[in-house]
Amino acid sequence: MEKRILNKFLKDKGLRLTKAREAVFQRTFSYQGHFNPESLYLRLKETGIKVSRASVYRTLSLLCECGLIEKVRKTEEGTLYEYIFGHEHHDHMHCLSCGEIIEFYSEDIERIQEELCKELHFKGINHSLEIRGYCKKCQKKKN
Amino acid sequence: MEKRILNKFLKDKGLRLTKAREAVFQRTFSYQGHFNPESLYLRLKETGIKVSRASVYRTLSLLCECGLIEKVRKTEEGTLYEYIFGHEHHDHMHCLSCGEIIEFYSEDIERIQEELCKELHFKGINHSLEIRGYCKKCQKKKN
DNA sequence: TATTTAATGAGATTGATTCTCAATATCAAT
DNA sequence: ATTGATATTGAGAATCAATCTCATTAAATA
Repeated sequence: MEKRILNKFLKDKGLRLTKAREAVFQRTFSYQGHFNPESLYLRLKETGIKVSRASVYRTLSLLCECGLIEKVRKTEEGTLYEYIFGHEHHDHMHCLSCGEIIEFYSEDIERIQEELCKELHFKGINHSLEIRGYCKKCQKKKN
Repeated sequence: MEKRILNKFLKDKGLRLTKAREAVFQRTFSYQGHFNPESLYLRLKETGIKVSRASVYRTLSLLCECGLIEKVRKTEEGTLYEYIFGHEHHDHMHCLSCGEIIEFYSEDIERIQEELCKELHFKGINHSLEIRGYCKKCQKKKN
């Protein structure tokens, strides 16, 4: 399914489905959640697949364009991406101690945001909400 | 007031109030909203004040540490900061067309977040919510 | 298969940020 | 005000993610 989307996207733009693009695309599935380009590049390398960093970056841009993945945010370790196709929209809690990412979704927050946009005459396209703090485990560790 | 906070912070850490730090601190007030280190550096330069880029970066870190300013997010143009002392917490709408930043605050969203944290056993420290889309003006332009 | 042209990889480049270190400035004690 | 211990500075080097360059290679279609 995802493959078909990528294919159509490429064809429509007159682009080609190459070994490099295929490899990056596939390896993308090896992540549960967030990943950055460098990590993806290294995983490809480990597996013995030769794809240049440049191609990793270039392909990630394409995967964003066709809506399979999305930039989450920029960090000290580079831009974070995540797979979104087939995943419902969600927001994140980010543990400052162990780095864990907890996904959550709130109908109420979505609704209130829409109301706020209407109020302020803003046409909302998407949003990101990140709550930073400490996960259950790390709270215990401290005590 | 802010000056006193900075002073106390420095003294407590055995740091010194230098010309460079004073200058960066002061120039920080020339911004209404968001700013990045390079822009601050240039404004200082324009005014004829000689402070190195290194000192700008170093001082911004200190101002963050003592809670006068805060990192908003990383962008292509570098890290965005904003003054927070004396400003109530708020979130942002970000116009993808003209770049305008609209601040907003919602008691409801704050409350729901607290509830969510409790539910998920997460100790929330702070959060950022950004809604991306198009402001009133830019919506009109399109039509 | 041949032809056209998009895509690739290696390495250079850019841009933000941090680091290094010798020279300088601050501040507490005198 | 002077001194002395040491924090701070600035210039430029170093780092790191990301992008660009360009000669070579490889898709895709006729």
